[in-house]
Amino acid sequence: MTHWPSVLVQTPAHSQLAGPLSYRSEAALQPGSLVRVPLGRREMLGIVWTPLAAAAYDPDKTRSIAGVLAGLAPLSDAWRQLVEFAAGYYQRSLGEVALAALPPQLRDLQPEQLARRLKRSVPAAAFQPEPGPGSATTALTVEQTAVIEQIQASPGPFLLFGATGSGKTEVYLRCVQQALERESGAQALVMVPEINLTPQLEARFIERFGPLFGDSAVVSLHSGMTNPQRLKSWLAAHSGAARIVLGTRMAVFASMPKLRLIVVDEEHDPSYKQQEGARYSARDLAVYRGKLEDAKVILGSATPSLESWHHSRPADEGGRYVRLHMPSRVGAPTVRPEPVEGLTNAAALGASTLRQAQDRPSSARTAMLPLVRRVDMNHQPKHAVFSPPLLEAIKARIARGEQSMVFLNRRGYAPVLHCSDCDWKSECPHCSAYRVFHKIDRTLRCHHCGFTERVPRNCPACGNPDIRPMGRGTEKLEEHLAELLADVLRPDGSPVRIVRIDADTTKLKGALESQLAQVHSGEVDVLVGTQMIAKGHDFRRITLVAAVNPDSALFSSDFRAPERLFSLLLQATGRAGRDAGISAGSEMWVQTQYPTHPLYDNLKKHDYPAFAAGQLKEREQAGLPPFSFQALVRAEARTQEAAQAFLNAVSARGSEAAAELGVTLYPAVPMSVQRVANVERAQMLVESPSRAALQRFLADWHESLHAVRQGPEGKGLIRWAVDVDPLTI
DNA sequence: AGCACGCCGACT
DNA sequence: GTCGGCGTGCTC
Repeated sequence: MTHWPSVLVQTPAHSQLAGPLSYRSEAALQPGSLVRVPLGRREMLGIVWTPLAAAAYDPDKTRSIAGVLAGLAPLSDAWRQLVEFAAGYYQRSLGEVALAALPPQLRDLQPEQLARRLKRSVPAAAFQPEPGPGSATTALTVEQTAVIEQIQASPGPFLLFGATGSGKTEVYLRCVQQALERESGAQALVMVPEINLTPQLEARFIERFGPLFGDSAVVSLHSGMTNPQRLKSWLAAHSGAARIVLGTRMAVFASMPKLRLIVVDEEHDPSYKQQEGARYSARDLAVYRGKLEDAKVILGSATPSLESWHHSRPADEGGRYVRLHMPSRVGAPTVRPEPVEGLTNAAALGASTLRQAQDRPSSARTAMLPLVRRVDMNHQPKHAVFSPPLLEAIKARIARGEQSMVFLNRRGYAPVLHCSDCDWKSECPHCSAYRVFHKIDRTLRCHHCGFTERVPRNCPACGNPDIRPMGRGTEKLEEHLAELLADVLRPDGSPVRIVRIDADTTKLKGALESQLAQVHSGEVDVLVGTQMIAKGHDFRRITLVAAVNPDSALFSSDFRAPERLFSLLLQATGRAGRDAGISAGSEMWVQTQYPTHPLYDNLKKHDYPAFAAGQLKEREQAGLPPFSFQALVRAEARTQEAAQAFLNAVSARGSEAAAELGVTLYPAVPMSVQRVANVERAQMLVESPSRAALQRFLADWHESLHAVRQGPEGKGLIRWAVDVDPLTI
């Protein structure tokens, strides 16, 4: 009997082949089966999708399926529903989302090759746990115990709001263990924001679960792996052999037949939002997937996203997540004294260090947490990069054999090179941005398009040899600090060692690991870097963290900038003094022109709830997320006019429907970096107080976008894309 | 997106 | 005379 299965293939978003394609097959194929199908001259991987009631395509033109990837269980209903949802919600074609969710190597594997592969990976005999004592587990704190009980007692989803060092990972481990032991074959998915964070997490999970389920029960899934590795992990997850999948945002689509728990660690991290192709939020999809598959979802953070925080307000106020709180750091409940306010000179340092020795009662929240010091830069020498008290504090750390960490969110030597005579600046010829001066290899590099040139000797415009770097990046900071500390010696009499860690020094594979190892071994006294050093890594011997110049985010046009700054700084405070023995003296320094700004005030108190309350109030008054829902339409064209003409045309076509649904269409504007690699970019904001209304509008509008693209207003347009729930606008 | 077909300039 | 530029158009 002839069947007419509909099949998804990887069709680009802009082609007319948006939906499933019809094929012919003599055998009945279950939805979710993987097949090879002909398309044009090529043969490609396809996924059998939901069958249509009637043949939707001319049977004469319908071609036969080329082969079936046998030996693989079909992708589950729940998996396909997740893909359907993601494609609909983020306005992308089903085929694009579905095929992108599979490991790339599966796409170019012939059925025979796959069969050979499956045969080779012998189904592991059911693992026999070691008899006797299980893996050594640490005792739980009262807070951890309470939180784990609450997670058992309620369906969730949960927002685990826990200070850095409060032992969130241990909670994840326990919850994973309970989920896996409660039901045979149950699986857990644990996501982290950065590839860099997966190895240490994997080690910890294997240490804990290896003895219980076998080392091969834990697999990773992220883009840093080779294609064969990814395929192997994916197959293990899909077959159920892997009980625990660790990964970055792509792992949210891992096929897991018996998923019972999803953990999203550092849920506030912007890297959970995909920034190209289908721009999905892995965190939001995780919550949706949990609901679909009846898996518990735990979102964890010390500084939750304001969206998640808002969703975890009390249920009687409309909250949908259960908020769990772990305010204390694990370790001896040493209580630190209230800090001295307004410290501006080095002499006060000694006094405050003494005071710290005397315990006096303090709120439980600030117990054990590093002291935050604000240095009022208005009262420091003009143009000082390191204020004298900060420099003294760093020197004091060096003298005691402790480490310091200094961060500045700008890599390179100087953000721009400038000619004092003719006002020439190091603009990128292809972008509307300045090229950054990198002194180390004497280059001007564009951080947007990558265009790189040797630094000219003389001003290219007027020939003046006096061209100077303006502003500073991590390279210059490192150089400057080396000068300031040139005459300082370590306790053993050797000179101070400074190491810089940023995207430039960690380009080579393994470089980050070796640099981190240097820090851990104690060879390094001062660590200079961008925000990448503030994230995740445990530096046990660092007792001072300094943000040299964080103020710019306070007045950014991006309404999420304060949220990101607060999160970054609080996370940075978490880097200091993770070693309980020395945490008593650890400090976070913030150099600022606005020491009384509420953001720094709340940071000093380690008071995220107060910060969040203030931000949410502002957002509510301004009608911003989470009190409204947004989407962006972005357009790229050779000229700015063409990009805007497209947006204006689609806006005109949508205005009536928008008005009916209560959706606001804003005017088309150039993007903040208007030109990148000689492509002009413009965008248009779409906003509604109702998520459903916005979704409805976008779904209906999609056709107009395609139509305008084909019409005269689409002339000169290179591409367009919709970004639902954008993180930066 | 690929990968075709298709119609005009500098090469063995 | 061909090799090859990338401009439109199609793929169940």
